[in-house]
Amino acid sequence: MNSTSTSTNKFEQLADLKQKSIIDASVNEFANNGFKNASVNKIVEEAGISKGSLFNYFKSKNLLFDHIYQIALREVKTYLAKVRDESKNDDFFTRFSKIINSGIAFINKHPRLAKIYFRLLNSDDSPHGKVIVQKLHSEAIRYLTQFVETGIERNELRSELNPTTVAFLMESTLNRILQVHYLEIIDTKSELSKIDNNWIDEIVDTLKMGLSK
Amino acid sequence: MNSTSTSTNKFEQLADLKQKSIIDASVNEFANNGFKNASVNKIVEEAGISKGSLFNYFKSKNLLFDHIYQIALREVKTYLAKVRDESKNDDFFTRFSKIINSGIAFINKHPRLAKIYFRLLNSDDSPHGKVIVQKLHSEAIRYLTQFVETGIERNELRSELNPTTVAFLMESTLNRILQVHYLEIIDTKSELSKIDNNWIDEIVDTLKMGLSK
DNA sequence: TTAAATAATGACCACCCGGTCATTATTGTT
DNA sequence: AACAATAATGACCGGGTGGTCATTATTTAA
Repeated sequence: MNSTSTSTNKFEQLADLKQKSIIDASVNEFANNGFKNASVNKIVEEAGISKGSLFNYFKSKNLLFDHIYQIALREVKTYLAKVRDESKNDDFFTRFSKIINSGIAFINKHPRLAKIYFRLLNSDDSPHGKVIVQKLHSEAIRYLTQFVETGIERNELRSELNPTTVAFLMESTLNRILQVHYLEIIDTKSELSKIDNNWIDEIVDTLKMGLSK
Repeated sequence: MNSTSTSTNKFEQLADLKQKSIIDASVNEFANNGFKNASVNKIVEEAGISKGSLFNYFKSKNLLFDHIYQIALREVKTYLAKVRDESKNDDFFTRFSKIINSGIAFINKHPRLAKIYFRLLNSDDSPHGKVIVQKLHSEAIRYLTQFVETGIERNELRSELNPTTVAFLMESTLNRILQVHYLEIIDTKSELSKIDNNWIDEIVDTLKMGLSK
């Protein structure tokens, strides 16, 4: 059996290669068209299986999508956990830079998953879309609030700061940077982007030093 | 004739009331379903006209959508121009607060247009979507860069700051605040939201003072 | 009042959708 | 080799799509 309930046991029992080709085709189609506009017919064609088989593995388009986006979220979380653990001994601002760079690396390595992720965040044509978005947002805030609290404890940040407010600012900035980078690499298919290390450092530094005289 | 080329002259020559009902129905349908999933059949039904007539006024669904989103953008720009002019004598941070509040007021007054606006920003199922998004982003940055430069000239901001970087930070924050507010009022149908004046002031103040000790 | 010009209509078109299920092909068991 | 169990198939279903156009209704002009 499977840990999730999105796919039937029949899908898990398939040969790995077949599973991969189905997932690959689905990721492609959902990434390029969102949920509603994605075509099951195109997926089965690209995967090289019959429609009846697909609906034997997944009871509906909805459940197929659930399976796919859970893959995307699992991958994102792996990245975030990794950067959190690997940057334990860095100061707050270095850590923040590393989080941003980790996000950029993720987009470079998994552009199609990133596409699904952003579609999930930003449109409501996906099943459970609203619920997922709110869960993601609050998880992100919680994740970042930890960093802020650690930073305050370590005397790297002003103690008067409201951690939630700072986390909100960080999340806004992170989100926008990744979105800009994502739009750029989706268009140009190149990993070169104006979002380079200098640009990131300048943003983080501006946040660090503040705007006022 | 008309200043834009999205609608035929036939649409402009219609009685105002008829025009309004068509626009109203279209705004509804596009706001609730995005471009591709919006149904022309539903629009003509709600507007109380025949399908043939609609395609006589607008040559395609594409051009109808163009007409609608241009209305949305025009309305947004009116708001932004108003707050820019009305806050000329305020200091930088007060102005930024006012911009945010103006955005919130817009969402409260025109939730359906806001929905179209966010859909435009965040999904690519609309015609010319990518181009529009990039134009909007650079326009926003330009608009905010003006504020920053004025702030530096008036000695309200540190002179070492890179205006574009600050504008980017402002735009990220503004965007996220409005998005959160938008999601809240869409769900609750109430104008009450955790995005109140205190919350906004705290965010602006954090940006102002910076994070470091 | 009548005829010509214009506007409105909705049945119809080809196409695509998600999902079903009787039929066929493959596999496993004796 | 023969049979049963299981897996794969794709024609088919009802329904929806954007768009068209011959027909009908309305307005305008003489």
